[in-house]
Amino acid sequence: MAKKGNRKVSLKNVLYKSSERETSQRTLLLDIIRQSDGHLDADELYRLAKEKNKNISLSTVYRNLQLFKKLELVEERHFDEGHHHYEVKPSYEHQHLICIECGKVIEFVCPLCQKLRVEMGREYDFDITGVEVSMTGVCPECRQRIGNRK
Amino acid sequence: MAKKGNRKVSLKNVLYKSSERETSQRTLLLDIIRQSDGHLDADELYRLAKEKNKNISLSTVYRNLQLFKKLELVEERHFDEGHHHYEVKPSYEHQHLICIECGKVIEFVCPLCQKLRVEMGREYDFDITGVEVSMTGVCPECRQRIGNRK
DNA sequence: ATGGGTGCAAAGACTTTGCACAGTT
DNA sequence: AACTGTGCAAAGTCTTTGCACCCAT
Repeated sequence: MAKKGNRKVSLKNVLYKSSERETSQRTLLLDIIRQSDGHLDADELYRLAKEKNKNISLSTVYRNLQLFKKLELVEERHFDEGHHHYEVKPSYEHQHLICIECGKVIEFVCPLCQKLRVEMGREYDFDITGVEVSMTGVCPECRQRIGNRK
Repeated sequence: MAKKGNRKVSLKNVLYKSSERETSQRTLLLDIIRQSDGHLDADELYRLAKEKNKNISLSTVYRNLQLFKKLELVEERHFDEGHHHYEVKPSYEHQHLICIECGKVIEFVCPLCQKLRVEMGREYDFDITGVEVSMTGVCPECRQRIGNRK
């Protein structure tokens, strides 16, 4: 799968426009999120960030995830665990398929979901602000590895 | 919207088959979940249960929600908040549309989602175990109430 | 210099767990 | 009688907040 062709927004510009300050922590955190395959949770991000800046604190991670979310630089995703995952605001809307055995996450685009969005908005007279689809299942590798159940 | 025509499984039978005991707490909790409009979270369930049994404990609520989930009597849903919601295992698969202003939850059936399930399972060679769609938006009442934003 | 941002520690929200006793089978 | 389920309190996980100091503007 090719790397995503994100045309990155400049963090500096976004922060400037919102009168937020550019700090080394913010730069670092967003870089990590952008370079990752996405779907990081706060703790993973914290661990990765500490490799570059051992003083960074978990609060800073949480605070900036909230900030990035507000600035629409990242999106928060809710898989079926007790915590959240974050990914760069995608240039295209997409959904997730998660392997319940190994945790692998596959992104897919979903034209049907667009259709659904319009249909539901019309049917219930809602202003739809978001559609989140989480499919879970067992990937071919895990199915093979497990083999003899059921 | 008419009341759901659930053909209820007998709690007694399900428990008996799994060698679990029938207690007054379990009966009460499942009754409440079944009589509610669904989408209760643990705390709401706890509060409602206390009206009938003031000694019931929150741990019992959590423990039995896990049990009901395991026995497939209820389903856990993950809206975009920091906690879970529970509803009776529906006789038909459906999805949710949530108003971000007032929290209202609307259920809808989604034939497209079935189609999606089959498509994705085939495309990625996954055994799909679940599809969860959460749409968020603003309901007509809230839109009117808020009126002058944007 | 000013005021927002950070690190640290403490508190909060939600959930799970250990233990002694109560209630089902 | 045996043993699971419950209530209580404590602990656990994930996230937020208060405060003093630091640093970008």
